[in-house]
Amino acid sequence: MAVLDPKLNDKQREAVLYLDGPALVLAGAGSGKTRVITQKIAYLLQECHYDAQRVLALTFTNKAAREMRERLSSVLNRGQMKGLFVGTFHSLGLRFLRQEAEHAGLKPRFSIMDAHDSFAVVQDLLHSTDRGRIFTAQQQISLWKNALLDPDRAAAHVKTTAQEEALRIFYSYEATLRAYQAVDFDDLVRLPAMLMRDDEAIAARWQQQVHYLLVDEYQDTNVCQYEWVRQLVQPRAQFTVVGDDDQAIYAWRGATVENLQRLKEDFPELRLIKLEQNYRSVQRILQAANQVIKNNPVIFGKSLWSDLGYGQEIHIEDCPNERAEAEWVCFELMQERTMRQARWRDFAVLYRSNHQARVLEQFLRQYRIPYVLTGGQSFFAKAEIRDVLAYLRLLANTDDDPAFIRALTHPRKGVGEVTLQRLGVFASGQDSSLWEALPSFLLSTELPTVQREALEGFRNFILRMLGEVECRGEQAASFLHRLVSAIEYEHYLFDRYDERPAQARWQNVLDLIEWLQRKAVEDDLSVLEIVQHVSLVSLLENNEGDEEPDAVQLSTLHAAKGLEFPHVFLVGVEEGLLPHLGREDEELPEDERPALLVKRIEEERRLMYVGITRAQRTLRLSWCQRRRQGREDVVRERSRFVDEMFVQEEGQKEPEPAKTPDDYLAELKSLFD
DNA sequence: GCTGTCAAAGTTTTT
DNA sequence: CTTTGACAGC
Repeated sequence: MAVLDPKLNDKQREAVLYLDGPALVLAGAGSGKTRVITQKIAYLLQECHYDAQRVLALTFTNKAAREMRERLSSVLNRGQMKGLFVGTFHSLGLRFLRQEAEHAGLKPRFSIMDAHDSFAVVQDLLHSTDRGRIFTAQQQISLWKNALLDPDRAAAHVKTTAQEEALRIFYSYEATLRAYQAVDFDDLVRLPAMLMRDDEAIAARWQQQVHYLLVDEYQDTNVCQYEWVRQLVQPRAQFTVVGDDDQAIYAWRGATVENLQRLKEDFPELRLIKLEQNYRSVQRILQAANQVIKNNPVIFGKSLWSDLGYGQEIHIEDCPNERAEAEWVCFELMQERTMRQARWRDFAVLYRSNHQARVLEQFLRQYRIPYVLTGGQSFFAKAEIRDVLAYLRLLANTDDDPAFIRALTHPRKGVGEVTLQRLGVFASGQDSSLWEALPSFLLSTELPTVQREALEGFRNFILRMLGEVECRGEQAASFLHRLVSAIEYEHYLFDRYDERPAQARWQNVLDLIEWLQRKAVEDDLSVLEIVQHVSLVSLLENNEGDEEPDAVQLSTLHAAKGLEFPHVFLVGVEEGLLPHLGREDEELPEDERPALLVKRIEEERRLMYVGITRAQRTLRLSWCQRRRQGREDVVRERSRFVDEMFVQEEGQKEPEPAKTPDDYLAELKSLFD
């Protein structure tokens, strides 16, 4: 068998070859899970002659999908991979809804509302500017949707006044999206799941397409995603899900580890395969990880082991403040790189929340250490990008009121709050979108000349663009350039911002055009067809051709899942940050609070576990005694997880470590101290 | 009525 | 540093 990697261990091999029914692969950190999935896909296609179009692999992040495709392309040739779907739940959902739009009550060119957009919708419905309130309501609605609850069902779960408020606008939120001919991120999974559940013909059509399904990071699925998976694999029940309950870190967005148990109930013949050999980390690191995770309740017992040397001591640095911490990281990086003759890319600095990256960046720049920031704010969240995209969204779907408003007001055209308000009232009286209502609004309403002309001009401009927008391929770029120059966007940017920021923003717009153009040529799509994808992707992740620069990786713990690095810094290991314990729900009944707190801590502990297990050879932790929070310095304590790491159990003695190169290096290093 | 200026605030994690 | 909201000037 040419295809099968001889390096697979027995368990991995079993996971790859098992095709007699559904399989759950419990893959501990670093146990070669990605290899198993890619090998299995290769095996299905090459040896079992599955039609590539009938094999689907689902991931949670674009990054994971990309990585899997890359790994696959080293085993399979282009032809073999043709038609194979490797992508996120959301991108499959988009594909599904495109095809079934009609059945979902959507036109083919429906819009996708990202978090920003739906925030604005909620803000509108709440008649509030209190960001906290809006955020809470939006999040709550999202949780309900992910749990497959409609407003009626959700009502039974309401406990706090915040939830009451969310429920109040839940109906109208849904109605508003439908009126815009738009779906939000949650709908991309929820609507397919519901359509398949409720419509036999649709279900049959898709089930026919799925002869084998693989799901990565299964522990992070939510109720919707599970329901959809369950529908997709009927009636064959030919699938493999891979996951690790100790790495479930997305409960806050509706993921439930219970999906692991449900799987066993729904598919009693489920084959359980545990991968327990870790190929990533030295024993000392693995041991620390195990010590920490031991404090969580066990679902499936796993005991990870590795036969890679014992490793060097895990260092804990306590720093006076976050600037000192960042500086310490820089010193260590410079020193270690020289000592070990390592590359920058062998190092990662991991942290709990994005804002921690700020100080780090500042110091890394100061010391001229190259770095790359993974995750963080999406390229597509930038104001200038959203402005340009608003035009494209409006051209794709003229019912998209948020896009209409944004396009009309960025850049400003002399139409402001009041006129917009009047148009809005007029449109809702007619039960139509702003665009649709515009002509009769202009006919029937008294307006100052400036506003009237501005609206007419805008309408004519959009009409003209609608005539040209169908261009595809090569023409895309010239169309886009015409668009941005017609709205004088460059001028607008340089008017609004200082020279340098304006230049940067304009460059972003040019990058966007180039990106759209490339997409248009590669996939032979019209610009409008690409617009839907845009909110699901981030530009950074699409530089597939670019080779990674040699740079230190900065990443949140969440974004680091699935990655590994020879040397890891885990910074900000403090109470309040890791574990992060946001505000308490003041309103929750007294008796429910402690249980919730425990759950939260457990998830934070898994996050710590994920962080520790990213490290292959060395791990360094740091924490700050004081940290600037907002405008005040606050005193911090070392994280409880640090204590958990080093607790020695009664009677357990330090294992006799075999010396590794790292140990020798450490000794050598101590001579210099 | 619209728009630009100024001050204040700041989402834990992501599709 | 960036984005948002309030306010004053055109």
